[in-house]
Amino acid sequence: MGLIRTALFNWAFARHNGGSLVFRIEDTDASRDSEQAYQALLDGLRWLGLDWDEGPEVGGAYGPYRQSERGHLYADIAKRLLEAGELYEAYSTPEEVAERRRAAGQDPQLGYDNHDRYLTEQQRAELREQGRTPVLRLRMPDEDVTWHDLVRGEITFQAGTVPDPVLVRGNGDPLYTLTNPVDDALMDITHVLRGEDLLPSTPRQIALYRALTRIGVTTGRPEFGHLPYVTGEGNKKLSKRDPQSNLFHHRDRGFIPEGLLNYLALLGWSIADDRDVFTVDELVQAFDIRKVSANPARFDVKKAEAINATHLRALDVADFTERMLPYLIAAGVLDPYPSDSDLETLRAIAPMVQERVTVLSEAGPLVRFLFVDEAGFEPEESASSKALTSDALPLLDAAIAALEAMSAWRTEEIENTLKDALVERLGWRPRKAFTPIRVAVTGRTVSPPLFESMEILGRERSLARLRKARERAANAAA
RNA sequence: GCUCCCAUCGUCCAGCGGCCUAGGACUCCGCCCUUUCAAGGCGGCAACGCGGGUUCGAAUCCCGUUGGGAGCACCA
Repeated sequence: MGLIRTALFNWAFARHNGGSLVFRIEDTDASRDSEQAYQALLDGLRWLGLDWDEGPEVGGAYGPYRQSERGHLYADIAKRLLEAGELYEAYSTPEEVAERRRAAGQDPQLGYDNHDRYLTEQQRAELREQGRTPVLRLRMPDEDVTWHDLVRGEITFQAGTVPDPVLVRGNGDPLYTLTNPVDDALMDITHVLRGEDLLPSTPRQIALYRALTRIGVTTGRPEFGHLPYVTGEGNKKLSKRDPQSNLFHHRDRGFIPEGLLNYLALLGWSIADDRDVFTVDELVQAFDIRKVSANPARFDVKKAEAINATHLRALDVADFTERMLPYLIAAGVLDPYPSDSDLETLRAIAPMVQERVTVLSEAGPLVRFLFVDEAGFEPEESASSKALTSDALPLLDAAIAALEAMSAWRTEEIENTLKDALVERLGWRPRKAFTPIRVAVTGRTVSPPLFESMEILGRERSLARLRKARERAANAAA
């Protein structure tokens, strides 16, 4: 979810500023994992309706390049950096580094000690003769590294706290530490909005940009903005490389893109202090990266649903009906190819469903009673055991008699007839009187409005269900 | 351990020195409306982690502290 939100903010930023937009998941190994993560990201963005301008080949930005011309380009740039003294050959093994740290009474976790910076040509030759192949490390600057982060303001890493990073492996393979800034430079990336986990690697990237600038590969560097995490329950990071599992889980529950987008944007950003429902256009219109909060935000399903619900209600009914359809099919309420009459029924009930659901998957249980065939209809046990008792017998009798005598089967008449028969004549409180009727007709204690439901269900089916319920109540009495 | 980030109701956001006896939203709880459930309306519970400064005045600035998080590979 964090990845998706990062993508959303990138998108909103680019659209707001009229710039072009590139998403990258970076992986020099082009592993299956990264390919899947990348595909999942793109699929998610497509579903959300977020477009982008261009992107690297599927499979990560760097894997393919290594085997192609781009690989030579990295090698060439590395060579030039080496010749300029920005990089140096380092022969120390991790074991040797740790050993030196320990010998100096330091914590080995401090990492590389920049030891090979000071090797003489003579020493290097000797190490080479031992058959060692050097990695290439970047010489970090001796002064503090400071930048103005788009979301966090000024951030400073003290000189000497970031060890010289490896940019090229012993076997000549370029590492992410090299390829990322080089690609940004070559793609003319102006703004980098990414997760805060990349924050600690920013100083060395900035150092590299400076070196690249000095050797004339690029001028300047992008602006950085490090977005906070989205957490789940507890305070742990939510879904690292797998946006799909979460995003599509929410989609399957019946979030609509408008709702999820709105909620996600709200996580760490607000459009105004008195409003939290807005459209995607409004988001783009108002988006300001500098107003994004630096605190980690917890994904609150309840609030997400509430936002989704208001977007659901804002849909026009035809649109809502169409979007609800796949969920009803998935729930087995409707056939994959519903009949015209079923569709007509659905259109009739849709407005009442629309203001009752927070996610689309809730629609199924609400409308199921309209689509089951009569023989298969059976009220839910939990509802009927409470409502269809012997007490309900006189009520059901009166209702059936009154409804049978009715001429026009319309909501208003049904309401008047039942009120007259049950409330006026039998003296039941409305609240009590209509529960058994509701359970008899819809099978549940919670349903769309009763009289409308009965009209849509039709006279015969409604009466048949009431008679069936009466039987049950009679049995309960016996 | 080292470095860096973060710190306002349970949650998200507002607040960028006086408008704050801290505002909105979600959740929760009442009440109204009501044939159920919703929706809608009204109301309520609930927070500036702590300690020092700076200032006439601090939620807002500074320092410290505590707490949380992340990163520390010849991964990305």
